[in-house]
Amino acid sequence: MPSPTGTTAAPLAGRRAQAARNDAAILEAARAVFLDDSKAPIAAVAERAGVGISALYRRYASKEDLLRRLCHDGLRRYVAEAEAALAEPDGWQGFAGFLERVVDADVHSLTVHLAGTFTPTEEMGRDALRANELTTALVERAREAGRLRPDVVTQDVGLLLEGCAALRVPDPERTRQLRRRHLAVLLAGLAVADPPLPGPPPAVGEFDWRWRRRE
Amino acid sequence: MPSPTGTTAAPLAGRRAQAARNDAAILEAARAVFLDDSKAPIAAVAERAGVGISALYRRYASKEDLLRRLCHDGLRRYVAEAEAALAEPDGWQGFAGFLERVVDADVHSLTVHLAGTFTPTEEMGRDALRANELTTALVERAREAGRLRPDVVTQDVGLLLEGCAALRVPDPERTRQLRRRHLAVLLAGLAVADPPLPGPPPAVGEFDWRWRRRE
DNA sequence: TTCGGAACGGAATGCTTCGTTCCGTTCGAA
DNA sequence: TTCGAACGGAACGAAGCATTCCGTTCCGAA
Repeated sequence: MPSPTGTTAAPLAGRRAQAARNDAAILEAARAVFLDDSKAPIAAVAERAGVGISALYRRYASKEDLLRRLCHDGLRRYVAEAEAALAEPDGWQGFAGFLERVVDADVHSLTVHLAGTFTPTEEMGRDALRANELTTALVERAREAGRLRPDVVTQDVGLLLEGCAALRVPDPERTRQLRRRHLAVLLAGLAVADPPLPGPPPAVGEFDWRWRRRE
Repeated sequence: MPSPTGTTAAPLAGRRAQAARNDAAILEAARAVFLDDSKAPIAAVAERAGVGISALYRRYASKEDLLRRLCHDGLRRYVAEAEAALAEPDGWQGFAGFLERVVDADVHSLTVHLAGTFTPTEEMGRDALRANELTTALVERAREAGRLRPDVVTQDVGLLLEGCAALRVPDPERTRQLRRRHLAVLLAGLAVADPPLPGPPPAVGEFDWRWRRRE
């Protein structure tokens, strides 16, 4: 006997499936709308999703609830990207690639810009803490790889993401390109050298053979 | 016989002087308020200036008028700083110093962020054009000085300023510091090398003496 | 000293924008 | 055939804000 929900697994079916599709449509529309304007009216989300307002309120008790959900999703995305980046063998590549992906997905607009418009849950607090720890780990790994300026700290990543997120033109794809360009300049400024000097760096005592006693 | 205005040149005098002081107070308050929030209510400006709303409307026909004035002032500041920077003998120093001053003064928030909220005057259009030309000149001089990446274009300056202007914390002075830090990273990324290699760069034919025929 | 009016403070007005609620309708599932 | 989950969208009420209006103050000229 099937459960009340999920009875029809087929992609197109009756009311239940339509509702499930609306779930996704609303979330996607909300993401797009609030990414474009963090204090857009809720009606804009409904319109973009192609549904009525009540379809929205059936799922979220209030606008604040919806924003909380979006922000938390963004936070989880950040954490996931950071974890994936830590799995990258090269510390600098992991760091740079992480930033590119986070900037591309505009995670910053979903998290920092939305936070403050609602009271966060405890779980969000924990995830934010974890995000911070992961960022620190990424920075340290990049530094240990010898490619990151030693005076860069975890919080600098926040500044950098804020700066990229601020860049915006009407066309989303062009926005992404411009942010990538800006990020490239920032990464160049963050790196001690790009590309790095090839080969292992000179070691102590590597050149004093000249002064060694010959036998 | 003195003209109706300007009768009393003394700093502290009657109603006329008070009005003159209000002129300045209102402009300063407006700058501070709209710098903090580009769509703050006009009442906030009046309150910050310590005057009533009517004192404001006596001077500006509408909110739009006030914003236009602020934006134009910012634009003029930009042009003035650019002209001063072009007088600097070192092209790179002129470029970098210009950016630091413009970022410190938060000129970007006064111009780009306010533009679009009103219809600009013709003079503003001319000044904006001039600002663009001056920026191009600054970029070219920095490039000719051999310190700027050759693939940097005029519009990159806008991106850069936008990124810096986005950085903001409650304390204005701390905001300035953080922006300076961010700008330093950007400048490092913009520079081909910092500090530049000392001495004149190697010239062609400078090393082929080894292969010259000895006489 | 007198008096016109420049300058002002701030309440009142009218409008727009929004979040949220409410009600009538639709149509899949049993 | 019937029930109710899922909707669409108008209606409501609160809030924010630019602008206007009116009564008051007090400088400055006569």
